[in-house]
Amino acid sequence: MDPNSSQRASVTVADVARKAGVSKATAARVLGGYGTVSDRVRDAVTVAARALDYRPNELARSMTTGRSGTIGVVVGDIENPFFSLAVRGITDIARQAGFTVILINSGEDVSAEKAAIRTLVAKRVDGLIVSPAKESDVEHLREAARSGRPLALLDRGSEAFEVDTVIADDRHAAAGITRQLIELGHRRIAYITACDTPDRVFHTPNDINTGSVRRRVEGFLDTCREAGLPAMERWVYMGAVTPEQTRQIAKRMLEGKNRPTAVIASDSVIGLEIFKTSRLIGLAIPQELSLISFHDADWTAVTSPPVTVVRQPVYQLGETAAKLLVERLNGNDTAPRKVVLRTEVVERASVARLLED
Amino acid sequence: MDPNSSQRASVTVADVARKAGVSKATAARVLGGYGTVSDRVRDAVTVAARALDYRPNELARSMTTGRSGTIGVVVGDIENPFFSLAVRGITDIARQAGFTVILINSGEDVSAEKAAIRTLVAKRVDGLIVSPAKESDVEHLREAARSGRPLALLDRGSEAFEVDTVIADDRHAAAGITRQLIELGHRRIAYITACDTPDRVFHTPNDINTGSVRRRVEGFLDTCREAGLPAMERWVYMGAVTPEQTRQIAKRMLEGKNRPTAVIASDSVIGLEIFKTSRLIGLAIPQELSLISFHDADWTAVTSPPVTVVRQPVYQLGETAAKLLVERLNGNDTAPRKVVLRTEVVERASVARLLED
DNA sequence: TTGAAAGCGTTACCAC
DNA sequence: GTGGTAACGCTTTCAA
Repeated sequence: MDPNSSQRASVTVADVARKAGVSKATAARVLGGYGTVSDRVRDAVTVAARALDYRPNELARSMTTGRSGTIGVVVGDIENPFFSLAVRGITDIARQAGFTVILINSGEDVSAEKAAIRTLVAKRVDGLIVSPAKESDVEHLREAARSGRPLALLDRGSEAFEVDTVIADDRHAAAGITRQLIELGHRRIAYITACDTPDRVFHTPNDINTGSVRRRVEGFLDTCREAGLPAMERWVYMGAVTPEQTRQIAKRMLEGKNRPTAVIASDSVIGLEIFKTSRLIGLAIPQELSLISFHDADWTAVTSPPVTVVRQPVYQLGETAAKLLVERLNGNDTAPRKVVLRTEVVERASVARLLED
Repeated sequence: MDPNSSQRASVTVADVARKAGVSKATAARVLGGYGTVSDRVRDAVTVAARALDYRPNELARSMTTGRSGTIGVVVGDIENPFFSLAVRGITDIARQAGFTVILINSGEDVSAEKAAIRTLVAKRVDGLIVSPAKESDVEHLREAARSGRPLALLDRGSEAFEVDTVIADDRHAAAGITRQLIELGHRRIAYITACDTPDRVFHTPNDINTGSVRRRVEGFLDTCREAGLPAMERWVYMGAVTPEQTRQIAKRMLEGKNRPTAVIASDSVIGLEIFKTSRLIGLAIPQELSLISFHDADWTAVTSPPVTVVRQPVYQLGETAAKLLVERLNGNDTAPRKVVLRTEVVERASVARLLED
């Protein structure tokens, strides 16, 4: 009815041009901030635009320029503090570089990840940051990369896939804490992760599709082997996907008579459940059970005892991935780079020498 | 050079149509899944599309349809577990309804929030979910809403602003825990929040721009007044924005000779720092200091003692906001709804009766 | 059921 | 400097 008050249809450059008494092309120049215009005209257009409350349509702009000013990010689970911190790093850098972030959760599910990437590509994001659910299944990523859209991998690389990648030195970190536990006399050391196999039994590191976790388990097993502890495969517990599942696994694991004397938790969400469970069943940390967790989550410092953790530079992980991507977006066309960020063990009080067995 | 291998330019409906030997319109019909086509033609087009590896351009699609299939979300800080959980709720519902989420951090800064909304509107999101940094400063939100884009407010309403809103019963929750503390004999009760004023001194609840926090402080002060504790305004501590700042405030607060005997932390990030600080300066919880925190963060259950908290239905907060928005997007045109979700006090062991003073 | 052509709101090229 | 106009890739009348 009243096209003035209920401004359903948004005002366009054409409207502004008409009001300012110039051509569409000229109005577009000042509104888009490109080309050259006289000061007089610039002012006229600016005034008209303000009067009409002109808002550029980025969609149309993207259509013609081919760039959307958007970075697509696919992570496993934004609820996990690891990812929310990494995403914070990504968005900070992205915004700084003038990009908007579209975020999609994969729920660590490959088919969801594929759908997410299809959506993102359809929306014509300028680049992608992905933490692949399975590093063995990256054909969709290859394809996205081949389509000319820069791609950066976060936290999980793929050795057979040459793209910009930012990971932590997981293998080294795992080896380090494993060695430490062994030196303290531990022999029955468990590693527990959310990763899973169809039969929920761990056979070889190749069973593990999540790059970062596979590297950690390799570090764990290799170190055990070097120390003369063979066949530690049976101490790798899988399927700790939800807190509930983790609790069940932890209970079974810790209540058995041949229970581990030390546990390595693959992330802080798992670490928390191990901590809760050990308390629940009355297993004293660190006297009866040593615990080391990956990810220096905030709570790990305030428990009694505080938990020894592998501190990963999570924010920087995200930051770096975004930086690499932005460089590509700005035309950098060099060979793919693999960045490995250093971790650090934060010694607290959840680890103790094994007294006797 | 070789337009076949390096498929820079993406394949369009026109390409598919040509290959299938039909018109652009027909190809578009089967590719877009609308209108009616014969089975023969449908197959031909489908085959051609697959052969060419056609990927729809959502941008172009949005241009003509006017809808982008996108929801814009603006939160204070994705790093805060409160928001990451709420965002999880939003994205789950959004994906289920076929929408993608664009996420922007405001850093609790109004001007950043304004910029975010401008960006989102420019990208022609179909709807917006915002947790406004300042509820007094919502003109940009009003405007976004007026432009015909549905808007839902998350966790922070604005009483003078009629839009779909989802909040928790913060006032009631704050009143409840305050009453409980008073009944336990506490008189010097502190409330500590990230909200801030220019002079960092609290005068009246109107100083507080964050809706949820203002309601809590009102509940706190009202209850104190009713209980015959006047002028409790001086026990409201502001400016706990970063963990570092919080630590400083906590130290000053807890080391003074007239220190509080009970502290209410406005969120779990603050609660954690209070906990750390009290331990650092050797103040026993709950014997020497009672602590109640808003937000049932995972760590609160595992400290010694575990922390009594106000459990907010955070995931549902996000979920509900998304649901309201999706309904609007599907044409619901009824009056704005204000949903208030119930909180619940989880009694743990960080609160004790005040022995003597 | 199919095709031709007119948009959608920009940018970008090319004359003037 | 400025204006006309052709893209961009899709949807959507309107005829045939």
